[in-house]
Amino acid sequence: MKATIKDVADRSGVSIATVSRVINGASVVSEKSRNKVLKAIEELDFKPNQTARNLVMQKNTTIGIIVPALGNQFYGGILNGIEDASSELGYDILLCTSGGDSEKEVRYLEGFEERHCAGVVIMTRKLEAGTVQKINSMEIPVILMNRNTSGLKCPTVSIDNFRAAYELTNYLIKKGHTRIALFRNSVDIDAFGVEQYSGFERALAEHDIAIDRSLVKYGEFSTQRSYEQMKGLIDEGNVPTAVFATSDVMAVGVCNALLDSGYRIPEDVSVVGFNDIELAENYRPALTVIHQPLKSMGDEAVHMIVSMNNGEGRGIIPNDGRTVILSHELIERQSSGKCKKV
Amino acid sequence: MKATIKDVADRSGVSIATVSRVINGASVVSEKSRNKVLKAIEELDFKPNQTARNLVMQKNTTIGIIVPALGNQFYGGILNGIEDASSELGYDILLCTSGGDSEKEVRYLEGFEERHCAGVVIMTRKLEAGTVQKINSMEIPVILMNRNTSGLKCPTVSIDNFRAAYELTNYLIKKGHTRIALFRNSVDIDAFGVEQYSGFERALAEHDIAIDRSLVKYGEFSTQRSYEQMKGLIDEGNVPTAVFATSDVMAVGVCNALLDSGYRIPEDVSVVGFNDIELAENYRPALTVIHQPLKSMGDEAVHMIVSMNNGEGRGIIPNDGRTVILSHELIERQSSGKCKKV
DNA sequence: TTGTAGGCGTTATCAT
DNA sequence: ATGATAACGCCTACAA
Repeated sequence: MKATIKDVADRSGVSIATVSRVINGASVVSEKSRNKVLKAIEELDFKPNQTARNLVMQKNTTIGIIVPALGNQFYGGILNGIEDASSELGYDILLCTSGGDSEKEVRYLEGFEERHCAGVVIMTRKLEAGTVQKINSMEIPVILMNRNTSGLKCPTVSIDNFRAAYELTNYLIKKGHTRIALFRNSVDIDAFGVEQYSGFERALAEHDIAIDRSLVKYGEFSTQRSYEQMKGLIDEGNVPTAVFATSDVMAVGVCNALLDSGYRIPEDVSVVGFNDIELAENYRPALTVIHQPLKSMGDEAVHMIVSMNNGEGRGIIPNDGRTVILSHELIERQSSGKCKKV
Repeated sequence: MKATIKDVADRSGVSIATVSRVINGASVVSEKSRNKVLKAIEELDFKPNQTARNLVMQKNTTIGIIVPALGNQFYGGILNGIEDASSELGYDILLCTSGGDSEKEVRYLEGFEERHCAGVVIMTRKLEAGTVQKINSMEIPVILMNRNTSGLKCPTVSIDNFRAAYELTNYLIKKGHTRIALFRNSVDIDAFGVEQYSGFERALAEHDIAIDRSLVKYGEFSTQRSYEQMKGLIDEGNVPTAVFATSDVMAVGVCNALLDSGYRIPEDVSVVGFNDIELAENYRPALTVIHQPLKSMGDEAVHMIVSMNNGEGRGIIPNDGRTVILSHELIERQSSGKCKKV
């Protein structure tokens, strides 16, 4: 079995209290005892048991993460930020994938409580009632990612989705486009998608362009689904001069459908994406997009949790609904250009 | 503060032992006590403290994972398999990213030991000495991913990289290609890359095709780097009729360089990838690739850990070097075709 | 400076 | 069937 603090104490001829002291570098220990202890630790290859430590300390340096799925560059980018920051701060990551299932989200949330995690950052596509309720009653800090709080008492970090969509739409309009399709998601109730939609709507309205409902499609965050939707538009002979997809993977689906049907991008139709995952840059034509600082978002979330943990006494949940808005950026690449049709 | 088992005991008028019994459903408890306890648990919203539980049980249902980086569809695919399987089996995932740094790998490995994790699955691009040594001395099960053991006493799960590369090369040869470039990685020492290289070499040799060293490039798992390397070949006027990239992201870099220079794929040059991450299917032209069952690989690794944990007594590490080889598949898509040049 | 002893929240072994 | 009580490994007053 593994060596315990007691073994170290015996071997070095001091008490476990002293051993504990040198381990934690706290209070003062005589140089002599310290060396003896260090030596014993070395010889026994002693490693303090984190579980015991957490138990007695009544706290935990683990941060729980809930994400819909892995292997997704969007969440992956955020996760990288989370990992880096927590690693730097000495925290660990407990990762769970929900698959978008609210019940799972709640179960994981409870699991994090049972473990007395330092906090949790949750990412969801859709925010369901059960999850909202659970978050509101959590006893540990919760940070909601990429979503603006709405009736939910919980800090948030995201970009200004309204403004970003507004700018991107304006960009298209400036290029001369008026027949602009919007590929969005139907799960956007109570989520950031409505903000994007508002931004889109507002830009159009300011230029007296009426929204063409037949050009608003639901791509459901899926390349495949967007491909089919775009195919449908093509088959109907209802091809717009520009497409605004609210995620890069959807933009790719749109592009593929267009390309497979012989359309040229951006000569025949412009396509713009949202998020700027790596794919956006590597796809051909490279996608014009709204860039989200994914990594910074993850970093920010972790720092919020850590500060919440240090600042307040145990049990107090400072979910003051504070919101962190990071800046986005419009990156113009190959997939968009001037509207040539009149 | 949170309610403890003692609070429940007090409130329901029984001993903590009885409470523990109903919680764990073990032994027999009278219907009457059980109900009282259940009621108290409900009222107090009591959740057993996992930390305390783990401490006394001397075990842990947490699996440590080390991965070079997140937001990568390759590792992401494996991680999804790991997550699903462990979730189903009631295990949790403790995730760490190494950034390819061996020191970090070792540190995380130690961390997992301190926490008495059920086991760990590690993914690395390159396997360095320090990591190998640490793995060999681990007191908990370790599974190495996507790599065949070489002087390392540790179970492994991967596909047969030699055979896969061999088949893919043969496919290209059958299409009439003889000037085939290979984009691989320089970090392949002691890794699966050498097997792929052997497979490539063998196929060529069997058809009496000499390897053209000027066509062997190092793409370093990077789209950007592969792009530059391919650009170099183009500038030198040394364009092959086919390119075998040992990862999909490298294949995309190669394709982009070709496309950006006016070459057509597969009319002018065929490009094939390896792994079959989602990108391979969504890219245009869609990539012909060797498909790896990423998700199954993750699933397999978790099951190995769990069975090791259940089968043997504590402390015993059954790292018998067993290897699990999953089957791959050659998927033909748009990026490859008959060689037209002679 | 150092040691003793009392928890932290559970599980599990005895008796009863 | 149920209740004390001893671990689990560590931290931390409180004493000495």
